[in-house]
Amino acid sequence: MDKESSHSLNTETKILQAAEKEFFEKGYAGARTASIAEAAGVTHAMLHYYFRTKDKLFERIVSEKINMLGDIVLSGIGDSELPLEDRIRQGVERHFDFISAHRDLPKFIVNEVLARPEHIEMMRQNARHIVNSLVDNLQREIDDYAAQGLCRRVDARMLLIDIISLNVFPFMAAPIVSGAIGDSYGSYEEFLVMRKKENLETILNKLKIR
Amino acid sequence: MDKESSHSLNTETKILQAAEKEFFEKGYAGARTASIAEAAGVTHAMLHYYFRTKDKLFERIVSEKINMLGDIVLSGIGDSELPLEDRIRQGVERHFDFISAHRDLPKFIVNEVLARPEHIEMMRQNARHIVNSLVDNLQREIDDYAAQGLCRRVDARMLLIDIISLNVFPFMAAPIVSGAIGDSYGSYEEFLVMRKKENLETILNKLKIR
DNA sequence: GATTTGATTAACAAACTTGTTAATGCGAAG
DNA sequence: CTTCGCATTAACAAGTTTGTTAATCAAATC
Repeated sequence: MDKESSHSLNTETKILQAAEKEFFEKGYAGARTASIAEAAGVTHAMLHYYFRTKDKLFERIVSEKINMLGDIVLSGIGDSELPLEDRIRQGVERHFDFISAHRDLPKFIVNEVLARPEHIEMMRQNARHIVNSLVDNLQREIDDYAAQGLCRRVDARMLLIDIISLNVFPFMAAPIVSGAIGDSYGSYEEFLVMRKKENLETILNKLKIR
Repeated sequence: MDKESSHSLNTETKILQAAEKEFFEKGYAGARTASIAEAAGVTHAMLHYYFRTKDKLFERIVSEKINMLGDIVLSGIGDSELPLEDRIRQGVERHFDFISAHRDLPKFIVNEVLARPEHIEMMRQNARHIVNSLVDNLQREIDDYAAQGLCRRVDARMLLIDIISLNVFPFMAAPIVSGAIGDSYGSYEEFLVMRKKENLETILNKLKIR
């Protein structure tokens, strides 16, 4: 049982939780403050009391999610003391698992965050240094391996985009993928397990680590 | 110069064009019928005169776009008389070029189509047979090659998802990708040219055609 | 026990959005 | 020339949505 089921939380938290759900499901334009208040089990005046406007409430959720993205990038390409192959494996798997644990996040980011220039700028400032150092680091290691003939010389930035592309898509397109694929692979969850392995293999194959 | 700039088209067409733009940019919930009418240069009563409701106008756009998807799947995995490698190459490139020519389509499909069960069903019925025969066909060919030791035995359905994932993502995430990558690869358009090659290579590498 | 302070409610108001309608224009058919 | 039918317009109506406010409640403080 949850430590706190939603009715025992304070009003502000209840509104935040309900708002996140509503904004994720319907987007900013489709979300209704009255609907959020109802889901939170409070009058809709409370929503304005705590957050003034729909917009400020939305911004609150957006900042929180943008910060989450920082985290995943950090844990992104695994522990730096591992050999390249293990590190890539760990990075890909962690990334896949993170998306899997937050399945509606990519859609939210693409739809609601990337559509607003201020938010893009926020994201960029939040992730720029982390991503840059991660890429530089990874590129150096790949180049080392490649110089010894142990792997192909691939562009680290491209590799990162490969990983994100492969991991994110099955979740964003879940409604079609799950239906179109259901009969061949059993349940969607079973498919995801296979897909995770598949993505890892695709990436390692591209590197051709020997 | 365009054969017909928008003011010379008939009212119905002008509304349809403005509606597509509005729905693509803002989604169903965010779109305003008055805004569509204004962009089309007609009174907003005309919109209701021709299409009755916002919903019916939206459905019109959605059907059109779902049909476009059928086309791309058809041209998807190239001419069947080509050898496997060339066929895959042609398929991947055509797919990439199609998405490139309709950059906002993936977002629209994910946000506005996949969010509605009726539309998912529409898409499925539209594409099911085409996709199935394409996959069966491709799988047979891959298995042939693999039996002769000419390539790895990969799952055709997974390969298809790989291709779509890799090709679609750079466009859906364009706002971050273009910014985060700009300095390393020149313009975003230059990046796309490289990305297309990269994706093809990733796919062919996975197949390891010899 | 009275008072103060923050939380909560119900009612309301303003703005916006979709959709309708009655009147008008205008070209083609008779 | 008139009439008929379709296209178009302006005005309006109903419903929805966000946000405010004045009154009330409850708990802590004096």
